[in-house]
Amino acid sequence: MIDRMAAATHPAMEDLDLPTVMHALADPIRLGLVRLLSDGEERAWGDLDAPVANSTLSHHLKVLRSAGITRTREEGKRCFVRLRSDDFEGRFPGLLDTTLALAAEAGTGVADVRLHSAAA
Amino acid sequence: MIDRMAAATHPAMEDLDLPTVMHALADPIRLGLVRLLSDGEERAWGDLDAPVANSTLSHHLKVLRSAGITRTREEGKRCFVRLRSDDFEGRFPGLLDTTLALAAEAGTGVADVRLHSAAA
DNA sequence: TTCTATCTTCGACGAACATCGAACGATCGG
DNA sequence: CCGATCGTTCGATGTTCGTCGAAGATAGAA
Repeated sequence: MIDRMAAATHPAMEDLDLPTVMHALADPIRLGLVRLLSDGEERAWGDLDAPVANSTLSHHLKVLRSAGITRTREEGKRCFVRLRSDDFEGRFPGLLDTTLALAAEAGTGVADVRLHSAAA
Repeated sequence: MIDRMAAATHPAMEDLDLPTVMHALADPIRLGLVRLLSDGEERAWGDLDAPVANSTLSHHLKVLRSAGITRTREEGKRCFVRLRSDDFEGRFPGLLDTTLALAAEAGTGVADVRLHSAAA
């Protein structure tokens, strides 16, 4: 679980470059995740329903986190994810908002990521 | 040369999806090319000075073209490239402008693509 | 402690990618 | 014609990526 003692490693925004961020946003699943989180609310890891195995989902969340796009918080046995909007906006102004607007539309190749039954 | 008779193949904007576009923008060289073209002016292929072999440059330009980001025109023996801003803006509003603004800044991991000596 | 739920990491696989040099084809100038 | 120029395409190479299942690690419950 993310190495509970070191907490999920979040990069400093100034260490990120544009290609890295673009690459993180260049996958249907990851875009689906970003879209699901677009309201700024925090979501429980276990509530995420993506069409891939858990190990793959974990990988995608790591890529997003490594690109400064999301933040992960640990609480006991569970994890919670949300966008890192403020920090990100400071480093890459406009990019997240623009991407969210585009990902919100249909027919853009964004994967169908939703919440399991118990939508909060 | 792009098959002179069929002209460089440009995709219809409605056939493009977001992951494809993001992927095209997730490479330092391609971002450098986009930045060089950011003023909307047309550039001669042969004037492009990127830190890769010609065959690689050709590949990158094809990726950008396939993603609807650039347009290629052929004139006799030479080629000219420019951004496909209008079409692109219609399909992915704000994305190109936002990317251009970010790519214009230093320290964002964008490759140094410029013009050969004879800048036009 | 032992079991269970939760997420990460490992190891492996095929596919896709960036890169190069060489070969190709088309065009234009002698 | 012949040769030079221009850009694409081919073939090869090493890397990265997305994906999975299995194994690992942690925290809480029994």
